[in-house]
Amino acid sequence: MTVTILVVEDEPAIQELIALNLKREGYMTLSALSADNAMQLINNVLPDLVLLDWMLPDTPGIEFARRLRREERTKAIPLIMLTARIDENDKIAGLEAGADDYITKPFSPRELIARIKAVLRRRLPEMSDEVLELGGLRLDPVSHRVHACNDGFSDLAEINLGPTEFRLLHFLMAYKERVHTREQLLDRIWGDHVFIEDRTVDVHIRRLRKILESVGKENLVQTVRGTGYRFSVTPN
Amino acid sequence: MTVTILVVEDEPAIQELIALNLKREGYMTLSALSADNAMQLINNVLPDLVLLDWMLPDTPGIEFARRLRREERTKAIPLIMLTARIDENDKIAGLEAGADDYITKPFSPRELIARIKAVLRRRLPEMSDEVLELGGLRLDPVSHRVHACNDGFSDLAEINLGPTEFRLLHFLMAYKERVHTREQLLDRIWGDHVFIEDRTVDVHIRRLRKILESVGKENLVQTVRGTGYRFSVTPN
DNA sequence: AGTAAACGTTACATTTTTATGACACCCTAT
DNA sequence: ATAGGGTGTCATAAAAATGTAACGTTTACT
Repeated sequence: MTVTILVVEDEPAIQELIALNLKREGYMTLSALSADNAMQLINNVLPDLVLLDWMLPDTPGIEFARRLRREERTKAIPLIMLTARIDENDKIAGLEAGADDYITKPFSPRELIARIKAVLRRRLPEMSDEVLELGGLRLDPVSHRVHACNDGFSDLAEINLGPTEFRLLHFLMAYKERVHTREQLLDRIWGDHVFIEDRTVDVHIRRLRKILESVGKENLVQTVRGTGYRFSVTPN
Repeated sequence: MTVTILVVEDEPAIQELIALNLKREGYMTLSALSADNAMQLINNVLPDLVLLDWMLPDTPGIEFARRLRREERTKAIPLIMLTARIDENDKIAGLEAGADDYITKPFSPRELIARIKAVLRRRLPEMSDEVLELGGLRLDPVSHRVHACNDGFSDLAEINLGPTEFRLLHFLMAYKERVHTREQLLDRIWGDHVFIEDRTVDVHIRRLRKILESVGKENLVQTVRGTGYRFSVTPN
């Protein structure tokens, strides 16, 4: 899945450098040179993660972070702060303002990438490109493939899913053993504020189940009556 | 593919020594005794990698590194810094400026070569001159040739590819079993920020497939609907 | 048991995404 | 100049995926 990262950094050179390194890793990037700039951008495209320079010209980084956290639409976005100071107070203030992690400048590209991956793994598991193995299924986001390890070891049947079914399964597996309402699924799999019927989720669940049944994997996608759906390893 | 390495080093003796070692490994070398000198050279020939001395007479190495990173044409070039100091701060500053690696003097030719290869492998696997053998194909970047080893050993049919198809296949094979979006392919095969339609990728994929089919190699280049393309040995 | 709400299933029209062939342009070597 | 291969773009065909509505089943509760 393509992760979009917003970089809020006023120094063009560093901005470029960061963007370059992110692209090399396969992330999409959005660039903002100021907090205001960033806010405008966010109105159009909702990024999956924000890299925020602590020291910005107009608004201090922390102020921007607070604003992000205040609004419903943006308050769940993972946030990593970039700071030149090693001041313990700043670190605390940053984390208090809702930062998921922080990096002190100067930092190496490798460290940057490592921290981003760590935050994604924690906050947005469905975007972290990790292979998921659960309930006899093996989903690899990188090669975009799903296999069924039929109760043991021998045959690994390949499972062919359509784009939406793939994302759906990916999401459900990433957040296993949790119920998701149809609305939540629409929001997070289809995207922000799509105008789609709730019942459509049922249909895609059906399609997913059908394919899973065809390789003998039943009861993995479970209905929670009155609420929604859940991926679970225990039968029901 | 011949890798061209630019060596920016003011001391002629070391310059010579490095160039000699690189040549022995089969790299092409460009020499610059100063940053200005290097900039001029780069205007004519774009190197695939830059070896940069930290202490230069006119411009400090780090300044040159920043300049490299700032310009569109040069910002993706892998960069290795040579430094005499063992100061950790320098190391960090260098990495921040976009260096991929650094070597502290004095260093052995072997270490130098090893680091260059490591950086190339990481940054430009499709340039690392390694022969790739996958799915009954044998691609040799050095001789710029592709052969089809038809399911065994006997006949090695030579495959004739156009430049773009060759690079495309090379890239796909270098990153096998991974899905690539059309954008990623454009970025890494055509070059950063080229103004080319996404759909053009389809056409080149088509041309590549056509040629592969003609030697009985089908299903190696696979479509991942909704995402992009993938080179894979397993049928699909 | 009866009933309404929630969920499952199917069919289908539409939209979206890819595949493919044709074509014009641009180099390069003759 | 000119032939020829290589490229990018476009139009159109073909395939696949998607959202909805309609109808069948199950479930919870009276």
